Amino acid sequence: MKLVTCGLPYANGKLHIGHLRTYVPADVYVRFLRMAGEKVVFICGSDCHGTPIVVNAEKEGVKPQELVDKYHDHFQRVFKALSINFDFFGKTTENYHHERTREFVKKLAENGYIYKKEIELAYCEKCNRFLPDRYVEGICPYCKTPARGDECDQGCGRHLEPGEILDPKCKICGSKAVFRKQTHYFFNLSAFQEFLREYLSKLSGTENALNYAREWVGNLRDWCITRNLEWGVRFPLDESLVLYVWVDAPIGYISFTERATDEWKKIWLEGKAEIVHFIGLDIAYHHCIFWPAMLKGANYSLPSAIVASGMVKIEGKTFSKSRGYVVWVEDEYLKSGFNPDYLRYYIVNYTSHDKDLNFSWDVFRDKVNNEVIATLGNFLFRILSFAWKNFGKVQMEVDGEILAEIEKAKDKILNSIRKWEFKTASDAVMELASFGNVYFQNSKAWELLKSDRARAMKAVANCLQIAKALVILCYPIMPKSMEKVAEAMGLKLSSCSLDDVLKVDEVVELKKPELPFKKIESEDIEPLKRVLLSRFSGRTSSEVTLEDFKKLDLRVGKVVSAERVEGSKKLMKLLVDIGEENRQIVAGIAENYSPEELNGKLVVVLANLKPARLMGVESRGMILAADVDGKPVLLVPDREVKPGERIK
RNA sequence: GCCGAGGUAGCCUAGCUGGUUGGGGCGGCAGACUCAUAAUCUGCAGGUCGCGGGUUCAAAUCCCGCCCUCGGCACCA
Repeated sequence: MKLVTCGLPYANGKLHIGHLRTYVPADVYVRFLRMAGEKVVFICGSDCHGTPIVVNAEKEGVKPQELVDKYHDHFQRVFKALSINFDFFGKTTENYHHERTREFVKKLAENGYIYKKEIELAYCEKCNRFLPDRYVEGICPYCKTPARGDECDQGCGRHLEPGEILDPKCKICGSKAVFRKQTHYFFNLSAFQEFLREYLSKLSGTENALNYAREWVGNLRDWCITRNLEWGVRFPLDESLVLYVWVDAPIGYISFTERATDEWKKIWLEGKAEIVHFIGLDIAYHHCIFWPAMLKGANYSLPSAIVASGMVKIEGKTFSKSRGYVVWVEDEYLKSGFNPDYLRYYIVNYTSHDKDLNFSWDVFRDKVNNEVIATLGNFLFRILSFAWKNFGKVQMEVDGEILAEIEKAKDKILNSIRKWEFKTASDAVMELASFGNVYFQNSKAWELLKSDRARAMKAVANCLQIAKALVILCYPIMPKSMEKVAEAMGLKLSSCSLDDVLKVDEVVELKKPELPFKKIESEDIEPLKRVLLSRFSGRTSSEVTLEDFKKLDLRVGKVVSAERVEGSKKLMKLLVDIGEENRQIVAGIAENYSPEELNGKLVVVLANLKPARLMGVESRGMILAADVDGKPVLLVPDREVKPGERIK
């Protein structure tokens, strides 16, 4: 028995193609294994707790539960449309999940892995509450950059434990926060170092995740697992606290399994099943470090494989919701009326599972038209309609070499799937379709029809066997489309196994076949490309008034001196003559400009930008530059201009 | 900075436990065919396998150095 899970989607936003990179291959994996006769439980669910959901709900003026329910419904709708069929899709706000989580945490405590510690936490006296996680802004104690309460998100990127941040301010009201002592609870992660090292050396999965984890395991710190928040699972040892969202979320794998099957104990307590987690690389840390340690500490079974998908790029650009490099599954893909199977194929076939996948509408159109339709769809349709038109019923007599070819494809596909090599598997399907096309072409059945009907029928029988194999082998990848084709040849796919590809029926009776796929015309993707382009160019949707613009003190400046900021690869410290003074400005251009070439250069300066400290260096202003694929290109005046001239 | 992945024809990509002429796909060009959604089939053109050394009878494949790209560096999807 196998349990297959997918990383839980976080219920504060809609699904985009990046999410599908995990869910589609997992679904394909499960479908193949089932057709190979394996018993598989496949579960997932919405991750509903945590600060961002509370903040977003506040912003939208709804209760967290309403927000969560909205996205939960959205997830289920999209998964259904894409034929991603979980046995159970749960929600971490449900009672059963809270109960399982509390039981789990109690067990951790009983086993001595939770301890309490007094820490200094930021408290806002105006809002009258402690400021957890992202409610607090301040300065990173390591690199002195402005940072969020839980992470130095602009500077060194370090994780900040609660209370570590310097000069904290309340993000809600902006007032200065004070430190107050507060008792919180920690998970003794460092006690698991040796266990994890050993465990990770045996853990199966994709190399990308395992390599990271092996690096991380050398530097483990205990983990604060409670928060001052109302929204979440109550911490059993102190009901005034709530568990950190990353504690309860993975426990969803257990609580959802409980709902999916009454054999859950075999899986999670008795170690009688393989547990395979499909995740995005971004959450490898949680699944390779925190999660096994938690399971070990609470006497549960351990995962046998972590399968991490690579990143998704959009039109060659690094995926970024804020920059607009994103494709929304429901609003953009599905609403445009494309066959969901096309997207499944694209995701599975573009490249290896652990490499970056580039989503481009042009490539999408080409892959669908050339591979799915011209190679696979065309073979299926040409042979089915040829057989139907000329014979109606076909006496099945299949050559050994045809069966051998089919068996070769089947073996290659199944072996690849077991190794999470979805591209190799789907390529093998296309190769078999291509083989079918060559075979039929060479048979010249349409000529034989006039001279030797019996031989023509033999050729058709061989092709029908190939078609049957294709429909079965492709079913896990493009289920809806294959069901349609199978119907025309009287095949019930839902009850087929992979071995059926080699079973030869006595007679095949054809129905009139329909075109299995609709081509993608360039006009179909033009609007989608335009949507992306308009977002790429970074246009802000709201208009500004001239008054708004006048608030900006833009002027020409002349670089007086430039030097790199020590310890930083991006930052350059500049002294810029802006007319009445020489201004110190820190700019992130050191990777693309040298101090020498900057010296004496005329630049455009935003002079009244709120001062900031970057890497401990004060910056009062900003140098304007074009963002060309993430690299700055400085804006310079067309002619020699006096420093200080206003820009209108 | 440290760590990881990668640099193969216009584009994508296989090969990388060293060994017959570096495979495949897209795009391009030329034919063939008409059962098929101008689909299919055959053939052709196109490569200093990032750069420089080294090991070897033999290197895209192993070793060393360098350059470039992308990603990770703990709660950001």
